[in-house]
Amino acid sequence: MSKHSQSVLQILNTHVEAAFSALDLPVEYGRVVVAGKPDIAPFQCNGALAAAKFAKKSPRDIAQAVVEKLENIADIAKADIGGPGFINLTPAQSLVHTRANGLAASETTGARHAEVTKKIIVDFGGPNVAKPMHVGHLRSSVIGDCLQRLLRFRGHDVVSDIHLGDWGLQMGHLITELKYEQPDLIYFNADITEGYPTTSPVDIDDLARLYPQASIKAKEDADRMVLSRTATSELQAGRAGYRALLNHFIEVSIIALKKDFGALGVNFDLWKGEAAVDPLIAPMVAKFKADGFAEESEGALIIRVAEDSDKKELPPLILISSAGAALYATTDLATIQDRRDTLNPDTILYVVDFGQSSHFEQVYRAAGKTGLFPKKDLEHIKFGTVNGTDGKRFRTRAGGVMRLSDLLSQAKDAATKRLDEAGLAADMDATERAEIARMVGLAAIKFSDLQNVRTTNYIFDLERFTSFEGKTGPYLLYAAVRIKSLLRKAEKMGVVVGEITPEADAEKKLVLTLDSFNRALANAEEKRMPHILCDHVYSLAQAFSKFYADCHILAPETPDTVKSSRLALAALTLRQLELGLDILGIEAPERM
RNA sequence: GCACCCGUAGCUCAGCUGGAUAGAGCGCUGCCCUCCGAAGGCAGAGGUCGCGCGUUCGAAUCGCGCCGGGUGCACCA
Repeated sequence: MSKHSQSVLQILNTHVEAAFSALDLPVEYGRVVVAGKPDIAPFQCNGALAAAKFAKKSPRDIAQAVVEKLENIADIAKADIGGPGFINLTPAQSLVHTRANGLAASETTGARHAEVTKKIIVDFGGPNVAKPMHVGHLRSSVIGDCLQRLLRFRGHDVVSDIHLGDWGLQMGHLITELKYEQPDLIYFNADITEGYPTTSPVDIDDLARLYPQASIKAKEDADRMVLSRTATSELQAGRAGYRALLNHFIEVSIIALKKDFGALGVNFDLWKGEAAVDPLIAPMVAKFKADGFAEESEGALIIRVAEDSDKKELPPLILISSAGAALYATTDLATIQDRRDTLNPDTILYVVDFGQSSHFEQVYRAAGKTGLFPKKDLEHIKFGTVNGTDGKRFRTRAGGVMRLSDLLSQAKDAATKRLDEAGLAADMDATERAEIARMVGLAAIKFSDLQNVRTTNYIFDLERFTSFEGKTGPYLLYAAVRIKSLLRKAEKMGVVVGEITPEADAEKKLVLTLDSFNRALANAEEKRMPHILCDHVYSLAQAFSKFYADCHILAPETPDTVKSSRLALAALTLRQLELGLDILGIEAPERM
């Protein structure tokens, strides 16, 4: 990597490591980090404290020696010692200056590809065919979408798959419940095996009604459950009428889901489901048996996945139920095989709530044990449950489940209200206003979800979703739109961008914030944590707001070269802001 | 019962491969639009980092034990 494309932190890091090395201290002690106390200096190195024991010297003596080594380095304006031996580092003005213009010259505002790029599948652990999308689907959609965007941006070859839930007991529920309502449909006549209608006998609302009906009945009535189980097995065995129904169910579901995901701005490369791997199941199971991995137990066919090191023995993975049906884990294994053979990925990510941790542990162990796929390359990207304001989990059967589409329209309404209150978008026609309200509402929802640490539970609070002040999506859009407005004004005034010469404190801080973009991206990728990117984008907007308040850009008293410099800084900020938002899956309007 | 996750300001949350006076946002108090968009900026009040013990020069961060909450624990997905 050329010095030109290195961040200020990397350059300081190189110097400090060299200083440690020159003093015969291990280079890892020379690591430079963003300072915890930015009032003193933007960067610091804590290695002198850690190296004290190693070198059998006092931390301050080591820090003093390091600081002396750094004295004549042009990139460092100041290196001094604080507290018990912290080395505080202030980069040279020239370094910040050079880096600012380097960032401005960069297509990606300083972001780089990952050092090693891979082929990665992102599995969204998709919604079930039987159920409409509700708030519970928000997280996997929004987090999964952010990850696919982030990984692509980092140079990986990503294939996203919705992985529809279209194969288990739920299909048996739907079939039997439909039969109960409309017994005369041709699909239920076992003597007929072809010539089914091309149009579906049900729509998505029917499915949304039939499934809970059947599910409730089956829970209370064992005989009713047997009907669903039997239908499931018959479907899987290939009963033609049921297969035809399945295809209808999938078709109407996909149409509805495409609408919901379209509204969310989430796209998938593949719309495959569990049903798609049905033909692979029998041979796969046969092979597991032949290889001695699968065994009979209590009437079911299982793979034992317990390990000696387990603190708590993990139950076996059930491949084929005692009723003869393939289960969730079975289709997941078959899907891994399918992906391995058709896409040959390095890694598969499963964006699914943490409640299914042990299921995935079972599947991953089975995949590793049977030689299907290396366990270490299967990652469960778990996220917390969606809770109500009472802290209890949002449950389907609790009643009053909010549909995703309702949530989106409520967010849009709230955004419209806010636009009115703030007197924004007053001069626009109804169409443009509606479009802006849509973007603002969506930004509010997505950002409030993504900014949480993925793995913790999530409190679903509509008030919070639609609050547009502080650390929110709309604040970020506001920051972006304000810059766009500024650029338009500058163009009218004939001010053009020029070399960036950061002078004011707010300008330097903005440059250093811009410079941390690549670190945030790399860190977010490594941890698969979107909130790290959220934090960066928010810090950027904050740093810009401060700069905007402190440094007048187009004011008459601002000298022309300063105007051009600040305008360039604003333009650079906008590019990075929009890039960051885009990776989060958030779209900014031109004005609002 | 066992396993995993969580417990940080009134509220919602960052920080957790140990490092200085623990940070944001909301809410609260007070300032700032004759100055590029105030959904903004500035300042302030507000914290035994669940509790205890231990490791360490140094612990919100690591270890152990409690307490409190969530989730899961063989044929649903």
